[in-house]
Amino acid sequence: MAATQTKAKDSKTPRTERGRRTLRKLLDASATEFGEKGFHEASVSSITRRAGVALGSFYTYFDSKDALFRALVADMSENVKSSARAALSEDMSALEIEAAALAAFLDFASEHKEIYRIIDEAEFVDPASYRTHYETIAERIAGRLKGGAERGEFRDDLGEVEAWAIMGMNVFVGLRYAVWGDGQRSSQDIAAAVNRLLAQGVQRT
Amino acid sequence: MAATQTKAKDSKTPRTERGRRTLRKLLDASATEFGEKGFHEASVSSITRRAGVALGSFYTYFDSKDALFRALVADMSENVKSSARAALSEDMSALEIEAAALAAFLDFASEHKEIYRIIDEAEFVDPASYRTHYETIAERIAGRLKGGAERGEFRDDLGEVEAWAIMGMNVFVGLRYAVWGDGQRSSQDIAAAVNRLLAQGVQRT
DNA sequence: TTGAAAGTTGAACCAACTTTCAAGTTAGGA
DNA sequence: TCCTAACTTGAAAGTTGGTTCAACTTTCAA
Repeated sequence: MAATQTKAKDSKTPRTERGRRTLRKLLDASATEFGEKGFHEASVSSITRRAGVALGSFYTYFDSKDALFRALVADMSENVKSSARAALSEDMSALEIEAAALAAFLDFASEHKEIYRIIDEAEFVDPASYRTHYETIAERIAGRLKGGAERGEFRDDLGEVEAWAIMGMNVFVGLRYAVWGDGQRSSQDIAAAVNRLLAQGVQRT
Repeated sequence: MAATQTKAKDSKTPRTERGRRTLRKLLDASATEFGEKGFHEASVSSITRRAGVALGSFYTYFDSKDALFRALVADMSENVKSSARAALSEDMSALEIEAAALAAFLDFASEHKEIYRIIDEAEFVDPASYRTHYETIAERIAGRLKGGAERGEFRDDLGEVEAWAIMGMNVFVGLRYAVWGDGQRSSQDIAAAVNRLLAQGVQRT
């Protein structure tokens, strides 16, 4: 859970090792706190308590509760994307790539159930990041669809609509099975079912 | 936008025509307010101002800001479902039913863009309703899939996973095109693209 | 070793809201 | 017409929690 460099190289960036440790503690504590309570129920004092740091120290690192939240959204958003990317490899078929991306996302979401609440709440706290988050992912999916088409594996009329549809499938399946849990079914299992849907559709063949 | 009867037939239920009018004004004003600002930024005093009612009157009808929000979620949730139901008819094929359900949802979402922010915020304000909302819809979709299978139109191994996937497609496509807008593409247009995905999948045939 | 910059601390300030309440007005059945 | 329950009103009480600040401690380069 690395701190993302915010644009400003400002006075808030820690200059010593101790400072970097404190910043990290605050970020980690806030991810948990926001995940558990949501932005508004979360309180700065509870975050600093969790981090084992004095209330006032918070403002050494962040201008406001909002600023912290924004940093966290950027951080999580980046983590989701890179974890998906890491799961893909060149020698997979277009369809296998989709299955692997979903399975990776499901695993990530199981490990970081806070992700949903944090991203979802960004809709209210930081709408621009929320929008950017999903638009970026949709573009990435659209790119993969295009790639699949070029390799002759996918239909070549797949575009933005299909990308958003696929993203929606993944997000909701993640919510249901990775976050809310199920107990039994594995990520592979779920990803395979969704992949079959993607490959063949619903019709009896 | 009818007020849903909350379980309690309590002292809050208006007894006169004037009372019913005021309650309605509050519900409508709050839908707009919550849609614009989200739960926490919305204020009771702003809602009553919008409704043209004194601040204190609010508490004649609702025990709290939370209670109002819960009533609203129940109301919207019901409206989404019934608007989808209304668009379906017996003589459609299973695939046509899915297309019609999505088109109806897209139209509804275009008319009531607040729906997303209100339902999404329920995740934080009233988690139980949030969950119930989506579980109910997923069950309905699962039922349609089962029906389609029985009529020999759909594969007969479609279940909960596929229902959640389809719901996710619909929700995300709705967010992108009905709420955020696009300009050009009609609901039919979008619904048709998604329906093709559902029917055939992504593979080149 | 030393002193200036970096970091820490928590009490207190303050603004923003929700909720209460006591006094007044309106509706509508008898 | 009259009377009471229903409804309305807005000032003020009460709460919550973000943010500030001045005093203090630690770090580290010279």
